[in-house]
Amino acid sequence: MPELPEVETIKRGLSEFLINKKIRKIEIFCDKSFLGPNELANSEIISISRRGKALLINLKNGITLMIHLRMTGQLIYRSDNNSFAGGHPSDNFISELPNKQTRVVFELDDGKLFFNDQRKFGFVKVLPTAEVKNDPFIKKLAKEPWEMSVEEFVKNLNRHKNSAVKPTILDQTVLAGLGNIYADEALFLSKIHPERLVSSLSEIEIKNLLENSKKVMEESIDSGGSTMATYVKADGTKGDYLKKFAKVFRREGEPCVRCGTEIIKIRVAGRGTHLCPKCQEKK
DNA sequence: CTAGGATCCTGTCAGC
DNA sequence: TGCTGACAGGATCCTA
Repeated sequence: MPELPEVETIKRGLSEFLINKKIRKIEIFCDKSFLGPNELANSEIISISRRGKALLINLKNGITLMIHLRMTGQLIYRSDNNSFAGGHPSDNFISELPNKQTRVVFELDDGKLFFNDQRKFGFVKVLPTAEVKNDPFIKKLAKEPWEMSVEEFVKNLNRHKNSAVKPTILDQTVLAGLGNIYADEALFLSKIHPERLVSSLSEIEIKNLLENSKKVMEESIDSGGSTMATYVKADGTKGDYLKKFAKVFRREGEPCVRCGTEIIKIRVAGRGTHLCPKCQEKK
C-alpha cells in the first residue's frame, strides 16, 4: 500500500474538499470491498483522521468510514472544479471513472469520491465512531514513531527476538506506519542488514532505526507522498516520486549513494528487499 | 506465546 | 503469438 505517508497525504488532500460535504449515495461495485450497512444517505463529513495506515472519515451521525488501502487501494476525488487522487500510483489517477477497478463510489453533494483497488485487499468499513478504537486492527496497532519511546520500541521488538529485523518492523503491532518501501529505506539509513536478528541489534542501532523511520516518512509526507501531483508532472509526462528520496528501493543495480557499491535486491520473509551489501553488513 | 509460510485478488512482465 | 511462473508500496490465518 500506500504506507503511512501516502495515507497522511490523502487525509490532507481530501480534507480540503470533503469537510462539511454530505454523502448523498454510496454505490458498491464489489461487496468484498464494503463492510457494513449502506445506510449513509445525507450524512455529513465532519473530519478526516488517520491511525497508522488506516484512514478514518468521521460523519456527523456518529459513524466512521474506516478505509484501508492495503496494496493497491486508491482514493480519487473529482468534481467540476477540483480533483485529487492518492494511494497506489497508477493511471487510474487520470483515467475515466468508474472503471473495472472501481469498488465503491461515494456521491457527494459536490463531486464523487472513487475507491479503486486492483487486488481487492483493501476495504471500506462502516462502524460507529465510538467503536473505532475497538476494531481488531486499530486495537492492536502500535504507536507511530513520533509517539514511540525508544524503551517501548525495544520492548515491542523484543517480542520477536528470533525474527529478522525487517519483518519485525513491518509488523504494525510493533511500530505503526512502515511498509515495504520505508522499511528498506530506514534500514539503509541505519546501516542495518534486513536479515539481522532482532536479538543482535545494539541499543544505538535500535535508537537510530526509530529515528530514521520517522525521518523517511516525514520526508515522503513533505514531498507529497504518492499522489496525482507527483504521478503526473505539469507537462503531462509521468513522474516518479520515489526517485526523489528512495536511496535503495527499486534501485537494484545502481550504485549506493554512500559508498558506490551496487545495490542488491533479495527476498526477506517473502518480501522484495533492497540494500547495500557493504553499508548494511550482515555480521 | 512466536515463527514462517500460505492466502486473499488482479494485472504485468520476463522467459520460453 | 500464447503460455507460465514470479512478483507486487498489506495483513491475516494456519500450522508447527
